[in-house]
Amino acid sequence: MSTPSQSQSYHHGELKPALLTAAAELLGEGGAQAISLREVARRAGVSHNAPYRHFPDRDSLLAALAAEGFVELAGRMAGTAEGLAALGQCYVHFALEQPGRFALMFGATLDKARYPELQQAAQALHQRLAQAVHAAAPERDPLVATLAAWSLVHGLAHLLQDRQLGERMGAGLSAEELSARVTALFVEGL
Amino acid sequence: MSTPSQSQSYHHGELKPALLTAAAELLGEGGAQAISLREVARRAGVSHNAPYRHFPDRDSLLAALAAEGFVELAGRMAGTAEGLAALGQCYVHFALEQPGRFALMFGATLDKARYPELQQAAQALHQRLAQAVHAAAPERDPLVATLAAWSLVHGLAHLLQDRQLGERMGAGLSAEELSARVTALFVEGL
DNA sequence: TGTACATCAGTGAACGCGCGTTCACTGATGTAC
DNA sequence: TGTACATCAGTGAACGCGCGTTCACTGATGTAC
Repeated sequence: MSTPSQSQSYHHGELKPALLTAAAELLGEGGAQAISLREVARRAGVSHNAPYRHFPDRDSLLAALAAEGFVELAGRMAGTAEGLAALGQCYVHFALEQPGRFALMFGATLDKARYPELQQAAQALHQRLAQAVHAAAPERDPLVATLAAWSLVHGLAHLLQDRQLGERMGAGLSAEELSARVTALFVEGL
Repeated sequence: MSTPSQSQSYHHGELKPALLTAAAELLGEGGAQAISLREVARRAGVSHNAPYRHFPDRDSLLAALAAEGFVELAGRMAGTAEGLAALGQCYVHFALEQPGRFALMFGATLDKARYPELQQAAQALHQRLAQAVHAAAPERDPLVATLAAWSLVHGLAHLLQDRQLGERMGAGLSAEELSARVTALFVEGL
């Protein structure tokens, strides 16, 4: 398959990214719970002990996955057209595309104080959102308005993830349509 | 402590509620993950095998805990004054008071198809919310408006649970004040 | 260009752990006669 | 009121499992001279 010179080598060469890829796979399949260092090692084709050369423990691997997620989402949101609707779409889309990662990023599993990169990444998200909110409603208290906007898209993402709720409340509309309509309603008010 | 006649008896007598209480304790301490049948049995002062007389497996116990939560929350919301603000407060308050249970209720852990009581309870919540939304904004599409309102309070609850985000965005306001202001902003529009 | 040696990235065996679940059991309870 | 018996709600030992982590190791790599 890949470079044959590497496949014969004792050293993997690209193990760290390979571990992250395998872990992301597991995250997609069964959430953070499904990630064990042993299974990650197995999927990377390496002894169960090798990951310890790259991550001091399991939580560090999870934190790295979460950080990746924040970077990815922040990147997408940075590249999105101005306007709350587009940002909301982007946020919801990410959450539905990678529910396990989304849960890991915002879940209580990780002690964020131990991984400052996570805080910083979340902060970047916050600022992007605050900027868009301020542009849309400059006369509003920015903190409250941003919190409201974030709550809206965050909750929407969550509820749409729950298939039961999604189906009952969705009325046959796609996630895109729903988030567009919900965002619009938020901007106009009830 | 309690009835001495029972403490001497071979039969516990009140084991099922005692198991639920112990499990709820664990849920509060470390989330659903922290709940093991063995620890629950330990706390109820009973052999690790006794729970199987009352719950066929671990998931059934979790489902019972979630159902309790839905009943509790629906009950509170039914007894709350009309008005979206009050309902939102109630919802957020519950989530902050019992974060583990809230996560269990809305998390992906449980296969809700297996436990129809959960669906029904969630439905009851939906209807209560829909009714309040309709009263506040009768001319709006009820599905979209309800989804928006639910998203708002659900997301708010989630974000406030995350201490990092809570502190950064809270600006020193209490959860009550924040949810009041966020709800008000939602009603008025951006 | 060659060699010695430090360092790095893997291996494989072993540890102790707690778990869910099953099994065969026993003491307590309730009910039919 | 008493007795036989079914049923229920516990017990305790045992199963097999996968896990995180530690240990002593070895092969590969890179660097100083």
